[in-house]
Amino acid sequence: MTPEFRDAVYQIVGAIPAGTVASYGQVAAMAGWPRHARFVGRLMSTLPEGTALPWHRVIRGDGGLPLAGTPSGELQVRRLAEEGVAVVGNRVPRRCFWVP
DNA sequence: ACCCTGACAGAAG
DNA sequence: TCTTCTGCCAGGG
Repeated sequence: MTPEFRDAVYQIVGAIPAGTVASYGQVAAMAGWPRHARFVGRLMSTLPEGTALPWHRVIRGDGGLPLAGTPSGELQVRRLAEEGVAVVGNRVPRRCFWVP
């Protein structure tokens, strides 16, 4: 876990366009740390509450929402919906994934 | 050093 | 599709 990695992740997450989502693995790979999806997850989990980062656009590779059932999960679904990302059956369709 | 944990991922049945 | 099973790899106890 290096500061470089952290910064890279923050930058990438901040670059995810509204209306699309990216997976943890995708972000990790783009940050130059393949196979470190879990680290991205850890970073997301340690973000301050009022953060400006669009963390809600980072989800699981299979489209599943990791925070389902929790208050944060509700917020995530609400925000995604506002951006036009359909969440059906607690899941986001593949076509909504960010394609750099 | 050993074991368990985790906002994960991909393959297999 | 959905469920289960493995692999992943740095942190912390």
